[in-house]
Amino acid sequence: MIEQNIQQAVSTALKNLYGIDTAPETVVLQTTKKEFEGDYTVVVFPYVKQARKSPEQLGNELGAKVKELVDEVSDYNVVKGFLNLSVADSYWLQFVSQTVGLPDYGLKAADPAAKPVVVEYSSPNTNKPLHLGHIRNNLLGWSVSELLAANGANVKKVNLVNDRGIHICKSMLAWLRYGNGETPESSGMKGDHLVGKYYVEFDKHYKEEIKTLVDQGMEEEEAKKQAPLMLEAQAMLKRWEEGDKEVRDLWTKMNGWVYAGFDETYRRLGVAFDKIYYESNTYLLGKELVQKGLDMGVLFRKEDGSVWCDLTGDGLDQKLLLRRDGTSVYMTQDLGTALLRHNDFGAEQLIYVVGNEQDYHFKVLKLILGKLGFEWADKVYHLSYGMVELPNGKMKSREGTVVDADDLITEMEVTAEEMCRDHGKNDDMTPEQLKELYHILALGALKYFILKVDPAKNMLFNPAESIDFNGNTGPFIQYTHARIRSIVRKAEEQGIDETQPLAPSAVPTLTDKEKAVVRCLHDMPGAIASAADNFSPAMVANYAYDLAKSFNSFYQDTPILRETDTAGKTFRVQLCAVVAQALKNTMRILGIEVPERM
RNA sequence: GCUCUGAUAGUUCAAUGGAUAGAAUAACUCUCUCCUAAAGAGUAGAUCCGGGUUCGAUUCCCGGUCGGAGUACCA
Repeated sequence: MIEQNIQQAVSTALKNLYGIDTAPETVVLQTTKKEFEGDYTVVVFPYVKQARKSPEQLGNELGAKVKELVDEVSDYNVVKGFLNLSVADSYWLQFVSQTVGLPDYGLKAADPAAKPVVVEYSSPNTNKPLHLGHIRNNLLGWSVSELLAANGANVKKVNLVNDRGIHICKSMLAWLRYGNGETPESSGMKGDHLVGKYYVEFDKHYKEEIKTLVDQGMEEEEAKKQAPLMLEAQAMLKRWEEGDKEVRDLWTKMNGWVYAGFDETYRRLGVAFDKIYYESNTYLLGKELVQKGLDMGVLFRKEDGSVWCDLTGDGLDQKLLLRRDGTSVYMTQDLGTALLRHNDFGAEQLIYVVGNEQDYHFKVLKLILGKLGFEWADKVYHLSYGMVELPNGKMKSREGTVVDADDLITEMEVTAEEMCRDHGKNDDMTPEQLKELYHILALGALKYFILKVDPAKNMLFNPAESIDFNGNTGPFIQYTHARIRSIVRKAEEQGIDETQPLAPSAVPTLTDKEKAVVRCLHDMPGAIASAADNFSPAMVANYAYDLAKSFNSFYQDTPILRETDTAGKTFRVQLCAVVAQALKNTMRILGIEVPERM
């Protein structure tokens, strides 16, 4: 790679000219800003003192040496302490010629023999349908998995379904009480929505009971515990744990409805899993680890019998691992499932895509795994993402401000259809093709909107303004791709074979716009690698946008098929083909499809 | 209270310690007889406040101000 060659040359030059020792990778190299002449820029300030030269002088001496050492560097100039290096056109031309026709440009092949990287995401509760927050989780999980795979990792996607517990019993109980045997079939309601309706129903009646008790003079805290519905739900949970057939049958039936509903939503979102874990199978795990921890002396038992981990030495609190009745808590289970997953896959790394409200939980989880002696504890990575906020704050199911996932997708599809109708460019497509196109565009807009934001940050979603299709959006990139493909198709009809390499000498000098596009293309592998290092699909989205923007600017004022010089024309078609492929590959990492036309 | 986290144009988002802080959107202009105008070009607009480290700070450190999250023998 040319970047490394330049860094190496700078390092060598520093050594030869001034006796300064620097590792090549520490040389600060950036792409040259467009207002200056050059392609790559070396920042020379760090060496000024040791070299005892002025920044200008140092830059000029380094520039001359680098030009001598690196064939591709054709020229240089120095502005203040910045050494700008120009790369010969022949290098860029050759790069395009060699890249055209490579379907996997920018992506590394995944190694199926490598130890897997296990990514857990989605992890829904089976008592209510998915909402916008889950959408962010699912899109991030899928996309990060694709991103790591694009960097050569052997990725396994897993989902741990939270299918048991008091919250599940609440829906079950409410359905028994108020449901009159309603089913997805009888009501025409999607299964997860139906169950969610009874979860809300429970809450409504529960609140009424609390109010009654408080009116009778009971303290509110006490009323919450004593409300008959709550007591009954707890009794149901106990029967569930005892394996009571009636409760288990109902549980199986209602969870089945929910799974059917989730499958539908996952399908529309385009996400999937290699393995699905169910908490009903894993909730007892972790207890033997607690015993091991006790034996090792890293955990301790209090007088009441509860078991704790003392993390005060790590600047944290004491953490409960077993209740005094011997039952496990969330952390206990997570210790168990981490070990299970590590063993199931022989995993190299465990990644958890979970919201940032769990930051503390995962900090503790890692610490305890380490204390238990698992050397892979530091391979546990919490991909913590921010909340999706509404203009007036958080989503609250009780206040009816939840943005439902299915509704949102449908809404996006309707908007996509309206946009297409307005443009009227697809009147010759069949209804099936149109439906497919609307879906692709709708999901493109939604996914890009979510994924272009740095995962760590909270983001805002305004339901009153529909997600945009213009500007820095998914459809903008999809449109750019469709336009390029149209050109390439026409070029092929004209008999141009863009896959034939060109002799660099046959092509005229690159225009500024051409070079801007080529440079951006050339950056793709680095951009993907750095996005993967940061677990950030947002960096991929930003890269794709830059590329599309740069291409559009080129497209606007450069003739391609109208170009009269044959070699120049072929080169431009090659450039188009490579950009289309690059856009397709980056969008695929985001889980976004790009249409051939729109 | 304690812990963590954030604050950049009117708004939504960018910026491995580097050059004049980038986009999009909203506002105001211009470009379809031309490879898809879902586009391109232009005008105007921002680093919360105060210190410090540095040749250089939106970025790192300290202190404020204002948000958000966590602080359950819930998950």
